[in-house]
Amino acid sequence: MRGEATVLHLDLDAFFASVEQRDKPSLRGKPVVVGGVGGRGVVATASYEARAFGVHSAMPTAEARRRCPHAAFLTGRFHAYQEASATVMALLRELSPLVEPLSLDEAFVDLAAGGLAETSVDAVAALARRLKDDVAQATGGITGSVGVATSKLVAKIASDLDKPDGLVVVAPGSELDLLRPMQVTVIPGVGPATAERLRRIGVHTVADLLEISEEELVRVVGQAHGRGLFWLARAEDDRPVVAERETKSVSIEDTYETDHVDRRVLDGLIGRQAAKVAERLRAAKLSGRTVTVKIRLHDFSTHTRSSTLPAPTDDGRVVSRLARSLLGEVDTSGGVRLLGVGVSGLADWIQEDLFADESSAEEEAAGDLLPTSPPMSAEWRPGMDVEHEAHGRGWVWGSGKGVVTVRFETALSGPGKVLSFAVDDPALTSLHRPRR
DNA sequence: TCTGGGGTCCTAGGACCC
DNA sequence: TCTGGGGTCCTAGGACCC
Repeated sequence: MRGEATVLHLDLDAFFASVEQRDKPSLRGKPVVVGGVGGRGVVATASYEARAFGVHSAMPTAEARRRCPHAAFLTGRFHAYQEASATVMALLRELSPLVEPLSLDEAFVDLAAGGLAETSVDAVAALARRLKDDVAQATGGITGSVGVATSKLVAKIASDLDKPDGLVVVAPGSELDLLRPMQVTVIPGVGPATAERLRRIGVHTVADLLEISEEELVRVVGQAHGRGLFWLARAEDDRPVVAERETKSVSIEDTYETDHVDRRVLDGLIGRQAAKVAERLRAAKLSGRTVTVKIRLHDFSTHTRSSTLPAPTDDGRVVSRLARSLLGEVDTSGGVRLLGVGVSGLADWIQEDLFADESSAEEEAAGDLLPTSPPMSAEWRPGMDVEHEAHGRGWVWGSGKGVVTVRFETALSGPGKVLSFAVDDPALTSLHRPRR
C-alpha cells in the first residue's frame, strides 16, 4: 500500500453487450445477451437492460431465455471487442507506461509510474474523469467504471462501487473504513468455496476477518491463500502493477452440442484441437513440453491427463499423437461432452528437429470421421456482420429452416429494416472469416 | 436440453536425488 | 536393515478470475 491514491483500475461496463449495442442501433436500450447460443451455452455478458430480468454472466443461456425471452441473444464478435479494447488500452498507456490488462475489458494503471505531478484526491479524480470522457469519445460511446486507490485491491473494489459509468477515488487512510462492513467475497480470490469455509468459522464480513489470526486462516484456507487474506483484509497490498506477463500455457477446449462416444470421432476431434494449439504456439513463437488433455464426461465429471516430453515442441503431429494416447487412458464409453488440449511448460525457443519428418498418412487422414457441424451454427450465427449486394451492411438476427434474417444497420445508420433471405443467397456474404 | 472458454495459481502425493 | 530431511519435478484436481 502506498501513501497516495495512484493505482487506477478501469472496468468497461457490460463490455461485449455495449459493443453490440453501439454497432446495432436497434438494440440500444434493449436487453442484449452475448454468449453461447446453443443448448449448452452460457452467458458471457448481459446488458444492464437484461440484468434487470435477472440475467447474469455464467448463467446457462437456456435459463437466460426463460428469464428474458425478448432479449437479443448474440454470439460474440471478438474482433470487434479486441479492436475496442486496443483503443482503450492505448489511452491508458498515455497515462503511464505501467498498464496491466487483466482481460479485454479491465486493466490496472500505475499513475505514479506515469509521473503524475499532483496526487491529491481532487487531482486524481479530475484525471479519471478526463479518462472516462476520452474512452467514450474514442470508442463510440462505451462507458467504463474507474476506481483509484493506494493499492490494486482497493482500486478494484472501488471501480465496482458505482457501476455503470462510475468513478470512486478512495482517500488514503480511509481504506479500512470502506472494507470493514463489506462481505468477504468482495476480496478477489474469495469465491464460493473459500466463502463457505470462512462462514463456518463465523466470518462473513471483512470486519469479521480482521478478528482471525494468520495461523487460523492458514489452517482454514491453506498456506498461500491464508497469508494473502490476512494481509488483504488489512488493506496491506503491495502487489505491483506489472505490464508484461509471460504466457504460461496455451489451450483449446470445446463443449459439444451432444455427447460423443465413438472413439474414432473423439480421436479426430482431439487431433484437430492439437493441431490448432500447435498452430497458436508457432504463431506466438513458443513451444512447450507438457501436453494436457481435458475430458468432461456425460455426468460433468472432469478429468485431466498430462505427459511431459523431454524437449519442447510446437509440432502438431507430436502434440496430436500424445494427446490421443492420453485420451486413451480415460474411460469415455459413457459419452464425452467436452474435450480440450493444452500445452504448458513453455519455452520461447524450439528444439532443432534432428529426426525431421516422419509424418504419417494416417495422421493427416485422422479428420475423416469428424461430425458435420449443424447447418445453422457454422454459417449464420446470430449477431455476426454480413453484407448484401443491394441492401448493404447488416447483422444476422437469426437463421433456421433454410432462411436467414438480417437487420440492415450499422453504428452510424440508426435502426434499420429487417429482411429475410435463403441461407444460400449468393448476394449475402459474411464479413467474418469462417471459424475453422 | 443445467452448468463456456481461456487462463492463473495452489495443493498434495510420489519419484528421485543429495 | 526401523528408516531424516530438504529440494525439485511431475501429475491430478480444484478454486478462481473475466
